[in-house]
Amino acid sequence: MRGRSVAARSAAPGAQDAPPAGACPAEAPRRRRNASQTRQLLLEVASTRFARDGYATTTVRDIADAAGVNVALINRYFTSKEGLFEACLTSAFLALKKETTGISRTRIAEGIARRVLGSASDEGLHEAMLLLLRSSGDERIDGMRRALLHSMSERLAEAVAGPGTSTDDAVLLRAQIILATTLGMTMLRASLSTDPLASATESDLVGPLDDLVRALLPPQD
Amino acid sequence: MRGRSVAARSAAPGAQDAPPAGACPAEAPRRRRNASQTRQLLLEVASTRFARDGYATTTVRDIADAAGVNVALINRYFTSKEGLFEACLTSAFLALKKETTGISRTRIAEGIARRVLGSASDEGLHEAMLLLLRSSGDERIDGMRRALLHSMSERLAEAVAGPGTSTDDAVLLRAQIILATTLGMTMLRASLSTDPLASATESDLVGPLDDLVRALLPPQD
DNA sequence: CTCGCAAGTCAACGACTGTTTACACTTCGT
DNA sequence: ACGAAGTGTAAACAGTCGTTGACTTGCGAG
Repeated sequence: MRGRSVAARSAAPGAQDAPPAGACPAEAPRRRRNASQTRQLLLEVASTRFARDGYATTTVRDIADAAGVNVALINRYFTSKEGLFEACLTSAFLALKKETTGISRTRIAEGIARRVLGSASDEGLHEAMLLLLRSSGDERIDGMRRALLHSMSERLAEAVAGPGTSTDDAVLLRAQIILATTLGMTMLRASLSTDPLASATESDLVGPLDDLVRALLPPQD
Repeated sequence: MRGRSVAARSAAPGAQDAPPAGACPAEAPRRRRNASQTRQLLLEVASTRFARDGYATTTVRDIADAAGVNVALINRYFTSKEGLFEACLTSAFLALKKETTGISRTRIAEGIARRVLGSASDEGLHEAMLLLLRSSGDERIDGMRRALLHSMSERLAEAVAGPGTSTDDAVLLRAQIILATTLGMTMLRASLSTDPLASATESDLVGPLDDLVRALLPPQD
């Protein structure tokens, strides 16, 4: 489970330092020592852990071990644990922002379902949603989360009301309720795995979700 | 803020051990040393902290200091930090169960609004909702949370479908989506305080919420 | 009044946290 | 090929965590 190409490096540090066969030079695209590559690996592993277990519960040693590198690299590349978390959040922001640009009215429910389910191709989006709910206690980082949530609800409102129209607070509130539903379902599935929500498929969800979106944000006439 | 009669005991330990005036014997109903009273105080303070900051972030010393007692009492009365958390969860369960018995179809939206807002008289319910979302990492405790969530969604479904009728998974799923909305809104208000949701009043919420409930769980004919 | 026991405090423990310093290895420009 | 810069490791730091045992204090029965 949890796949990815995380394996790599593997094994215990200190044992078998010399590969048995010729180091297969052309086949492995990854050099043994590559800063940006290691940084990216750390970022992915940390995002998964932070999303699953929360900020306080996750330890830097957990992350480093899961990535197969030394703990000190976290401070080297991200200054601190908080810096690492902020980097995770930033990358989650980018993923979510890219996904929420130009959403069409008719596919909102489907989009929510995919986020909630974390199905196949959109594993990252699901993780990003979870990350939004995790607080590090740092006020500045919480500001970022607040800002993204607000911008997401604005996009949602605009997707219904039309691009140019002014989005008054009443409409925005309803959009935020939809957002709250998305977050709530994500939590319920992820950390509680409450049935039947936990075992629902995408086709199970789009029906109810479409009713919900239609009721809260009726299409403009 | 946060009121309650928590003050008491107050001050720094070690200073001013004798009250200046005559100890007002009849006025203060609380004896200075009372186990069950201290236990209850600890429980209330801990619930507030756990709900607001989560399990891992909250330290036993924080709780003890806020209650004005020594840290060791937590282990004396609740065995461990996890024991204290479990006790908080249990009392939250009772409060929520009592509140969700015999809910009438027409007042669901209103009930949700009150839980989300944590308005005045129902401060405890709001806290209980937050507690449901906090994980201690302990598997048995997570089982309790799962069980309560499930029973709450069943009550919700029954409130609409009628007491005797069988609640199939499709209806239960929709009830859980409503529950997810409640939890999501609670989170959004509590930890992110996203406007306009954060500054919404009860009358702002009941409209949209009633639309939502009606759309997801249409009244039985 | 006095003495026993419950209620509460104190100080310390071992474990674990994030972080840093000093060191070893690989890679690449010249 | 050689040395400097870059990449990764190991060990230890200081601080905080939850927990524990011995101690002190105050209430209430006799």
